[in-house]
Amino acid sequence: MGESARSGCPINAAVEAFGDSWSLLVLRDVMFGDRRHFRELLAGSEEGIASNILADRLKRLVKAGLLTREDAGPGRRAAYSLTEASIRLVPVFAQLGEWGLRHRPTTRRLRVRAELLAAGGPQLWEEFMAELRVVHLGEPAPERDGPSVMERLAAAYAAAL
Amino acid sequence: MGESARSGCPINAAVEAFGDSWSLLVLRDVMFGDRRHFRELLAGSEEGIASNILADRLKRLVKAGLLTREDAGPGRRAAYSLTEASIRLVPVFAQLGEWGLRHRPTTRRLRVRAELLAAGGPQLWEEFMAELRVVHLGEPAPERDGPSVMERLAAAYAAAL
DNA sequence: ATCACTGATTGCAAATCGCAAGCAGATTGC
DNA sequence: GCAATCTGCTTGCGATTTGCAATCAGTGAT
Repeated sequence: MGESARSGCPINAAVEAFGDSWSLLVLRDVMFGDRRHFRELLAGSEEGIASNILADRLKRLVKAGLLTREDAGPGRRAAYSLTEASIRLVPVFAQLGEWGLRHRPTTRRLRVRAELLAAGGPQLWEEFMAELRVVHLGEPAPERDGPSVMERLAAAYAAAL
Repeated sequence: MGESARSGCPINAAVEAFGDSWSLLVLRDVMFGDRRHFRELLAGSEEGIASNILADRLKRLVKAGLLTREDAGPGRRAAYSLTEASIRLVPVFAQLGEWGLRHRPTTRRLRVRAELLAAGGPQLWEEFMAELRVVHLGEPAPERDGPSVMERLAAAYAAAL
């Protein structure tokens, strides 16, 4: 029933939370693609996730505290949101993306987000995390002068098409 | 035969390379535990990996270019070494460890390495990567004044027992 | 009433997992 | 010389997980 951790190692804890071939990709699509609903995630997945796997991963991620599910009643779209814990994965995504960028073959179109995060560094990550807290946790939006990180990500993505 | 990538996304590339429940832990033990031989990895694993899984993961990691295997002849211990690609996972390990540290229950003993990496920041990571290149890639050791990162890791680990 | 859309569930074959045992070649101890 | 031990695995096997396709009940719009 209750699953126990294999060890008390922080790396192992992270692996147990999202160390499989789909969890991180689902989180990526919620975080960077702003896909909040089941069918959006299903159809928008670059890698073609199957619906039963998606359903299972969403449940697991909710149980693990990496997503919350806002139910809007039967027959109405439920929305998935990031939590503080998953928002804090931004630096992990940034480092993973930079590694993939440098050590694996990637396509220009799908590379732009990792490139922007790598170039921006920790300061940009913090800015992005603050924006995610506004969208997903309902924090009040602060004043801003320039374009948001989300806007810059969208622009870079559009420019690479 | 040849497996093709599910997509050209850098995050997906990283997930395909080591996104399962054991690969990253094997790399962790080689990197931080300096376990270079099959039976060392088997016996020293905190999480208790099975021998067939270890054999499979070592093969996969070699094929993926994250480990090299130096065969010492039949009946003699083969040694596994990190490659430049896996040495560059140090920042990924640091961020994953820091995340696990903050968002999952961990034990004091197994926490110390992640704590030291998190506290040291990118500068310490670079220093550690340079030391790994000396041990695993045979680069010449530079002059040094203070204790190495490896020594500091070992000392912190010993102090937490 | 018909159609599309909601978030899934079910059936099934194939692959993978994890445990235990076994194996051939080489070294060590006596 | 001979057994015990160590080397890096491999094999068998039952249980679980995966991935694909089809399906489903509930809601809303026409």
